[in-house]
Amino acid sequence: MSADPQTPLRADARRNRDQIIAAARVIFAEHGPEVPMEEIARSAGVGVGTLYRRFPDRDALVRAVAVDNFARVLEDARAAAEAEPTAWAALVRLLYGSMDLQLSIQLAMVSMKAYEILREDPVISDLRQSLLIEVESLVRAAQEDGHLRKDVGAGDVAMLFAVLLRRLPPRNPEIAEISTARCVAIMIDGLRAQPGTPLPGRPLGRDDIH
Amino acid sequence: MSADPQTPLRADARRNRDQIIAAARVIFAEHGPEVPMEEIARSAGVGVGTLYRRFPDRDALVRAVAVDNFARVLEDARAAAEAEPTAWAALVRLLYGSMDLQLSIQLAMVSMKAYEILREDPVISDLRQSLLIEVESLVRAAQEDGHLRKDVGAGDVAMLFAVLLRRLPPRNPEIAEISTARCVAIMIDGLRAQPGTPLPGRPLGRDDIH
Amino acid sequence: MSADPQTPLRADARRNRDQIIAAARVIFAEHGPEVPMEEIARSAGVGVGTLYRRFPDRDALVRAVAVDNFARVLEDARAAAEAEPTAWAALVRLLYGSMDLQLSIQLAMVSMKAYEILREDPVISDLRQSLLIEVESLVRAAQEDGHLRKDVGAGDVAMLFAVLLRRLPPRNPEIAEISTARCVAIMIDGLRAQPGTPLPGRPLGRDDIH
Amino acid sequence: MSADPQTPLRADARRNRDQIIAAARVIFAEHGPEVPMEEIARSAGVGVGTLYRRFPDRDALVRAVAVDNFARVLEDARAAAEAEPTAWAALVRLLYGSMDLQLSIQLAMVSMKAYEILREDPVISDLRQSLLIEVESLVRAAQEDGHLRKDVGAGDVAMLFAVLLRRLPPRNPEIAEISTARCVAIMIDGLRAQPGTPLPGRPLGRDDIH
DNA sequence: GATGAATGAGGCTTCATTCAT
DNA sequence: AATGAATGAAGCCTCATTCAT
Repeated sequence: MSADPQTPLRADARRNRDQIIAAARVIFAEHGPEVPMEEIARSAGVGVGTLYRRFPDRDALVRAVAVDNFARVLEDARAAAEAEPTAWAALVRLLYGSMDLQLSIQLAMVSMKAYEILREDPVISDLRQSLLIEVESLVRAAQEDGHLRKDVGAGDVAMLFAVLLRRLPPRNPEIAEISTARCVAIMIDGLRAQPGTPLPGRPLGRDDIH
Repeated sequence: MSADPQTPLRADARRNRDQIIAAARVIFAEHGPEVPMEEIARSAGVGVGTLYRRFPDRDALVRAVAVDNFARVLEDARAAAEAEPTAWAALVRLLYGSMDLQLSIQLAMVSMKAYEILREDPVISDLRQSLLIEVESLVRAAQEDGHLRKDVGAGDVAMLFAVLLRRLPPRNPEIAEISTARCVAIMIDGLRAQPGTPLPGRPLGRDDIH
Repeated sequence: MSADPQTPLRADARRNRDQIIAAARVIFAEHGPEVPMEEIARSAGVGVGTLYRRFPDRDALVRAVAVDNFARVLEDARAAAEAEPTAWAALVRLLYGSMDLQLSIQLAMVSMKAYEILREDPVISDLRQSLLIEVESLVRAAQEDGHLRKDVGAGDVAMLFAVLLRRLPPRNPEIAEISTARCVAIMIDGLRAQPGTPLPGRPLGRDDIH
Repeated sequence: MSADPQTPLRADARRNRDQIIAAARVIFAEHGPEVPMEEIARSAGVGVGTLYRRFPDRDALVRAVAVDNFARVLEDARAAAEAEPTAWAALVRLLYGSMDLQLSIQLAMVSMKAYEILREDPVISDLRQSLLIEVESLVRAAQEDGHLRKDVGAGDVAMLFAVLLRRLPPRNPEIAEISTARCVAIMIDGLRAQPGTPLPGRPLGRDDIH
């Protein structure tokens, strides 16, 4: 991300880099992406200088955390598609399963600032695109199965992901967990192919959501 | 003497206060609740000094904006309960109809900081409580009607509100609008009394969500 | 410079602004234009915030000091032209007399950074241009008088100014003063219309020196 | 043991040291003596660590570059004294000829910081002293010749050197060169033994200028 | 009361120097 | 011995809040 990809990092530098991203992920999730850089550094067990050597500024760090997370979600999506018997099951698993994983990326999208930072990044764009392609094929397959209602597109599903997985500010963690799970479940029922209200507008496709 | 909260403000002071809240609402919605105080003042057409005379610090302003908004939502809820033929219809209308109204209050809840500020406030608590009571009675009635699935509580519905109405960072506004409407519609279908997955956990009641 | 020229500053603000420029002039002269902003603020008797309210960043301050000084030199040049019986005398007086005055502007030109800052500034350009026009007419007149050697242009004279008036890093102040005066005197003798070496190159005009 | 200054450096260490000084000379000349150490190291093709092994801190490096340059000037002075037919010619050659040579040392003296660093250094003092002695004898001889005006001392001449050879911030290089040459020529005419203004103060001797 | 100036703490970032590999 | 990573002090600047006009 920040270093020349040609030159692989020295072992200790690599370790530090990873610690920093890990720490940032947790802290971003807990306190949003605007916590003082010093706090991130401290929590990663390094000096600010080290942090800045690895990531020239806050934006670079935010991007790196986001890339890291997007990549995980993509992996998850692929694993789900492969492991589950039906596309519908894969979607359901994704909606449930990514919750933990996405804690921080979603958080990273809560902030206007973070959003601005990420919107331009080409690496993020690529990951995003790959993820949407994956979701799109699941959506199509699940619709052919007859599990998923026909009037939704990959864009709709992605937006639901985004809406649902973005965390509320942290409250009682037990309740938070139950609540999220229940929201997801209700949403899944809403997605089922069965009689319901016709949806307004038109199905949103992969390209409708930027 | 005139600082006594009972004493109604002089007309011009009142006008200032309202201008400030109105301006803050817009700015909070657009740029989040952490914009410089000076910007808010400018956009309200007053000096910072005036802003601070009216609201001793940022927290007070955030609280005031939130109170203003909560009050509107409560009004909405009551109006819906009264005007709609069924409780279910009232809930649906609320889920749809509050979207505009809540733009800003939801935004105000996007930020960790804002959340911290509001969680302790007794006036907010009261409004919140009143709103939840209103929702609870709608939920019960809609369940008795047979419209609303039996396994949800007022807390679940409130969380759905919160999750859904929180805005994503601003993107293509047309798409944003369609998307939100569709998410809400899917959610409503998920709430319908009809065969679906059993929800995890237990119904969340009014008091479960703080 | 930094404030909207339309709105004249409030009396106290004006006073502060002047104090800041005065302090900066002295400090720039003593320690170069890269002293910590805090030091300048302290020495002007204000907080950093005030300094930054008046001058959005260091560059703005450097520019303001330079403008202030250029203006003085220009005044000096005009006063000399008017008061002295001959153009030659005016030039000589300028070379001597500006020494004190120019302490800081010259210093401001010692630093690469400062030079970069000033080179683009349109206000500085204007002042510069006015000054050069003034010098040019003195040069012409002094050459017609027969006092000044014919093979020099306004650009040459300006460069001599610049070279001579730039201060060396501060050493024994008494010696510094004597030394500068003597250098100037030698230079003046070099400029006299009398037999000497032909100068290399060609006379440098007003526009040759940027 | 090998840190003993007497012990000559190993060949590769020596090479490193020379590369560093050469690089520093160029960079100091181009960007002043305050460029980041890392930049100097990079441009010398070594790591910072190596730079610091050779020069314990920035001051040491500045001193080393200055010593290197002073030594060259001294050589120049001696060569000129020996090669030129008259002392006057030697002085003139020095004034002209050192321009190239001194580019960097002069630059190194532009900065207050550098000046502070050098003023105390005994090695520099020695070189300085040797140089002034050389100049002094040229001055005396040139005055006896009748070429050089009688009312100047070695200190005056040295100050003229210093004043003239210090470079202005880089501008159009062609003009810069012409301009410097012309300033020197004018100065030389000013130094000629011929009727002129009596100089203010008293001749500055070798010891007057620190 | 209103205004906008002043203050200074706090976050960001750079870079001289030290240290592990 | 060379390298480049890590450290942290120090400068820059912003902005919440207070205060003089």
